[in-house]
Amino acid sequence: MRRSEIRGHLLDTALRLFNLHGYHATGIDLLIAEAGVAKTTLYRHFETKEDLILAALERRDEESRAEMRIFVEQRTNDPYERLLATFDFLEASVRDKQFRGCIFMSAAGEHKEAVDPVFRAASMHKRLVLAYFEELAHAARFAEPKRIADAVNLLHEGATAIAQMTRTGEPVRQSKRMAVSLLAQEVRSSSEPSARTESGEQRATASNAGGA
Amino acid sequence: MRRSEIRGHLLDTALRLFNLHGYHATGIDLLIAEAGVAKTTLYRHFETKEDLILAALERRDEESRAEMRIFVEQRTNDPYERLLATFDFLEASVRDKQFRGCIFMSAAGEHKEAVDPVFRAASMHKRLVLAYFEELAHAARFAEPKRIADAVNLLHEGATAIAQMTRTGEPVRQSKRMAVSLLAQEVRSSSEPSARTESGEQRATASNAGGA
DNA sequence: AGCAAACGATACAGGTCTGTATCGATGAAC
DNA sequence: GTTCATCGATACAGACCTGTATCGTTTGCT
Repeated sequence: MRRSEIRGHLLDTALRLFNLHGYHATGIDLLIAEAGVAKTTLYRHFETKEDLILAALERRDEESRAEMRIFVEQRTNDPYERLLATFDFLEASVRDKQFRGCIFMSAAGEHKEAVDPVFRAASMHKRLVLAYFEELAHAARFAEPKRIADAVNLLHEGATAIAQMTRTGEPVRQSKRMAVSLLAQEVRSSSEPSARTESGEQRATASNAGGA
Repeated sequence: MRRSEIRGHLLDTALRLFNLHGYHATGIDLLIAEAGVAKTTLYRHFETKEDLILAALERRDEESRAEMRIFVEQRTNDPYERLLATFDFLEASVRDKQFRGCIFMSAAGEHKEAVDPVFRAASMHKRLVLAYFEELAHAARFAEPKRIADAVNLLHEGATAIAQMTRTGEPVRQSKRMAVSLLAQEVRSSSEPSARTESGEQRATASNAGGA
């Protein structure tokens, strides 16, 4: 292995073991054995184990969000369909045999204090994913893209949590059906704004679901 | 402290620390210091740390499901309202200052192998909660109580996961509004078709969804 | 009161953890 | 081919982990 690849290889190995066994349960000795490097090498790339965790989460954060973007954008050009396609991406992730739950939720679950850097990294990932949902909801011309994004996000998290226990893709498919049902009741401004008048009274039908 | 109370006190202390710091991060030494007992005493009540974890989860499982039952059944007699009241119970749990996420999800997140006794205990709790949802959905005369229970369960899990990051009750209120919206589209067989018109406004009070 | 079981306190065993120190080998750049 | 940072291997430090052994004291029960 080329030396320039070692850091990435360490992060990949770390992510695999964190996913399999968790963060506390994954020791440095196991990690270097699996990666096939010396302990000296590991600590030359990362000062502490926490630094390794943070770097691994950062890597996975960028990877997974980029993968989701590519998956969604290659599937369809329709913004509404793209919002639904995020569930298909999630289902593919969950159906992976190596799936053991969201590693960011696990990271937050093992580092529960809000000021913990690991917790903050996990929290940041969730915010960025939510921002992408909002971006899609906005492109799909939903009247309240933020609320739509929150709903999609909640369905994603619920499906992921349940799939972590059942180890099947069914909860994700169910969450997509729920999303379809919910989004069908939501107000969208038409793609030709000139054809419509002021979109003010459209809000009335949407306010059923959302009190706040 | 009376000797008959020691075991329960140990379990309560363990649950508090597991909730605060997680399972691996909670050491035996810290536990006995917090509980104010000797290490000998702990190991006289529980053979291993895993046994302690399993006993603690079992205790919390029974406690929390009993609490939910009491909360829900004292709030209303209408089965449909009871299904929605589970979200109010969840919101109360989440708004607790000590809330750090579902301890059963955390347990499964730190013991990821499906054959791990801790994972199985967490999984069992989730199945029992789901069974209660189905019981409520059946009483509410939904045509497909199993699917309704799955939907409610998914909303619960999603709200809990997001609340674990945001540390607010808002995701739970949102999930309740989503439940209201979804359940309104579901088919229910009427219990007394003639008397139904009189008790019709029970449905109206359901729109308190995001009230608190 | 007396007795057996459970308690607290503490020392300790054996393992594992993170992180460092040492040193010979390797490999890329010049 | 020489140089020098990086590598592998390994020993080690110091802390923490679970679990046990020992022993004097206390408690609950008869």
